Order: sequence, then C-alpha cells, then structure tokens
Amino acid sequence: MADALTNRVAILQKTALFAELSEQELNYIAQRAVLRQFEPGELVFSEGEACPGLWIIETGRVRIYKSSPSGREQILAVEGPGSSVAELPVFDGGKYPASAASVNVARLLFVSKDDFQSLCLKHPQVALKVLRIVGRRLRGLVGIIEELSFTTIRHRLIAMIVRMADQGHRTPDGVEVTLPANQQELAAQMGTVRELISRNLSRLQAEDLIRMEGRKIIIPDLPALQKEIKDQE
Amino acid sequence: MADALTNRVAILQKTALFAELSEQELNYIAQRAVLRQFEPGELVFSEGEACPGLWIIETGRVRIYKSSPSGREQILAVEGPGSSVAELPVFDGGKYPASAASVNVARLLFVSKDDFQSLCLKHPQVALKVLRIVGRRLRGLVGIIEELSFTTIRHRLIAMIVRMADQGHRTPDGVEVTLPANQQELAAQMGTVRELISRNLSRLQAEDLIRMEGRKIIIPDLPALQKEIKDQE
DNA sequence: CCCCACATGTGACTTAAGTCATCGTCCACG
DNA sequence: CGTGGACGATGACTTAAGTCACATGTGGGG
Repeated sequence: MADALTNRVAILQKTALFAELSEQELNYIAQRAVLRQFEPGELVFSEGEACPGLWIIETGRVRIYKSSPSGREQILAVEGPGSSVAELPVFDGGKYPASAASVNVARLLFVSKDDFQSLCLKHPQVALKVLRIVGRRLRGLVGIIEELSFTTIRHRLIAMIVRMADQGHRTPDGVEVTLPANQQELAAQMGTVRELISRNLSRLQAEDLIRMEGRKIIIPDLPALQKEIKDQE
Repeated sequence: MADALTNRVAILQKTALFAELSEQELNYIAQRAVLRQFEPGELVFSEGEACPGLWIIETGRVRIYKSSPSGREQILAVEGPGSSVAELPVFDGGKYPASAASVNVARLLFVSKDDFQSLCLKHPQVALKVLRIVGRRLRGLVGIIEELSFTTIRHRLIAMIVRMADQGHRTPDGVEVTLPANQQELAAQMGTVRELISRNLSRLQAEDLIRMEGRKIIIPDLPALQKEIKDQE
C-alpha cells in the first residue's frame, strides 16, 4: 500500500499542475487520489454527467469530444501523460460539457473536487497554475472555432499536416510524417466525415503536394504546402 | 480625485469577480485601476496584441470576436456591465486570442496584470472566482463549436430565437421578441453571412413559424418552433 | 423635399460539404 | 486457406453555404 502511495506521488510530480508542490503536499493529494485503468476506447466520463472531480493522465491518451445525435463527433482536445482533464467543471459546479474516452490503454488518477478546491485555497499558486493551463485550453477552443467558421476542410487538413511536419523527419525525397490515427478519427478532429478526409488527401496527392504510402505522407515541398494555407486566408 | 476613487470602488463592488472583497481590498485595486470610455465600435484590444491586463465593464456592451482575412467575423461572446474581459490571457502570459470592441458607448476599468495576479495570490477565493467565470466562458465556446460543427444556420437561428423567447413578453398573438442587433451582427454571432440570416428569417415566416415586423418577431407557436430544433438533432 | 447612407430582401449562380452505395485491399483468426 | 471485419478510395448525387448583383425601403441631414 505504501508502494502505491509513493507511486502516485511520483506520478503527480510529473504533472504541470502539481510539479511545484512539496512532498508533504503531494502526499496529501496522493492519499486521496484513486488510480484507475481504462481499456482502449473506454469512456472516462460522459457529457452531461455531474462532475465529481478531475483526472490526471499517467499513461496513455485521452480524447475529449462532443458527439451529435446523428453520430458525428467533434474532438476538442487529445491529452497525454502529465495533463489533466476536466479541471474546469470542477470549479463552476456544472456538468461535464463534453465526453472523454481513452484512446489506448490509459492509467488515470482521480482527484475529488473538494480535495482539489481546498488545495487551491491553501496554495494559490496551484490555482494560478490551473488558470494557465485553462488559458491554453481556451486558446485551443478558439482556434477550433476559427477553423470551423473561416476555413475549408482542405485548409484544415493541410494545416494539420504542416503542423506535423515540424516533428516529421527529413528524407532525400522531402519531409516524412505519419498520420496519427485512422481517417475516421482525423475526420472527428476536424469536425467532418471520413469521406472528405479521403477525398482531400487524394486530391493533394493528385496535385503533387504530398505523396502517400499507407499512413505515411511524404511532403516533397513543404513551403509549397504552407503557401496553400496562406493563400486563401 | 477622492470622488473618482470611491466611484471606482462602487463599480468593482458590482462585479462578479470582486464582489466579495473588503472595502480595503477594493480600494487597493481601485487605486491602481484606470477608467476609460470607448465610443461605439471602438476597438478595446486586437487579436495578437500582448495582454497587459484585464478589463471590467462598468456600462455598455463589448463584443469579443475573431475576424478572418476575408472580412468575415465570428463573435465569441458579448459581455455586459459587471463582466470582465480578458481575464484569461492575463495568466498564461500569451497574446489576446481574439479582438474586442465596444458595441455602444462603454466605460471600462482597466486592471493591470501584475496587480491582478498579486491579488489572486493574496486572496485565493478571487482565483477560484476567476476559475468559475472562465468555466462559464469555456462552456460558451464549446457550445459554439457544437453549433458550428453539428448544426445548420436555420437551426442556430431558431435556437437563438427560442432562447430570446424566454425573456420575450406574451401577447394574444404569441410570444414577442426583438432582434438584438442588425442582421450583419447576427450573422457574425452565428458564423455566417448576412444574406443567409435574411433568407432563413424569410423562410421561417413563410412556414408560419414566426411573423416579423421590422426587428420584432412574433412567435405564434413556441412549442412548434422548439420542435424544429429537436427534430433534426 | 430630395438624396444618400444604411439595412434588408431576393434571384441566380458557384462551390463546399455531406450522403449513399459500392468496391478493393489487407490482415487476423478460426 | 478462406472469410469476415476494418479501413480506405471513389463515383454519383443532394443539400447547405456562400457569392454577386441588384431592388426596395426608410429615416435623417442638407
């Protein structure tokens, strides 16, 4: 049992939210936190449920999304290890505004609302930390709104590929990146349907802006691709 | 000068953010705050600018919006007296994610970033308050994303009318509401263009779901209108 | 009283987005 | 080894959204 506790402390130490706290304080939270494992695709919480607390991701990835009655999905964010999920609804006492599900096998630490709130009152710098994190989240949402209301799917798709190209690796033929998920998932991330992803990728390939091999994309001329998004803005 | 100060304290007392503070603390902020008046349509701040602090609205309304290079606008929120604007970018040190402009003549109180941050550290309950407010804002943004990616303009327009109907007043002919702005502005609020607002309103009228007299809308059968949005969801 | 700025209505058209159906490929598993 | 399921490509089509051009209306200042 003591092992589990020190383990949880170790996890907390690696998060943006709690990194600065003393060992004592980490212990305080760790004692009150619960570790739980989720299977791939398993629901962490559902839109509209009351929000009993927040989650910290130890391993795995969690997608936060809205789904429409007709079955479409719009992904709001995908969070990885060290991130927290649902920090916000904890404070305004409302329901979860969206659903969350694990992408792969994921281990999450649950911290109850009350414990977290009292922590924030005792350590104002934690509250400021939350605000910083929430700020980033808010920017993300504003970005999604901007894309949804001003741009085409082609545009969004190119933007995503260009973003990925930053971490892609160079080859003689050009920058090489790998799609992070299947087309269904990509469609959800940009608020559309699978077919349009397929079609737009085909079209980009026909225009020689990219070359595809399965989920690998080779970008022979990155500046040309970047120019595509500048042009129509 | 003393008058100006007590005046500013009175303003602060009426805001959600500072309402709970003692007179001393209000004085502290009031001394450091600056009151400024904006003309209708005047820019308060622009997307991409560094964020020196936050604004409190005393009178008037402020629209927060994104604009596209092609001239389209998407309104993220419209805030009124007692609300604060740009509480968030204050904390993460980033730029403003959107622009803000006054709708009518507006008087805003400016509080610098540093003053506000130190206030939050001294009074953790202010930080929690900010988190609550930001939570509401986040819900608003998620709602916009949901509408943009799942619904039609017709749907959004009906939803807005139904929302307004809550505060509309009953007449023998049905509930009566007044459009809060011109069609250009409404279009920006729902992320589209003026023509589509006009057309959709005409169509709703042709279907006898509403009756229009200038900017006044009479809803003969509110449940029928509500049914329209339930149906296609 | 006229004219202009502004808001609105609407027809005709183009384009993006989404739907439906079908087909091929790859691969894991019985 | 063959079969079913997941994934992807694609044609044909419908519909929503957006663009352009222009008509109409209305209210205030010269």
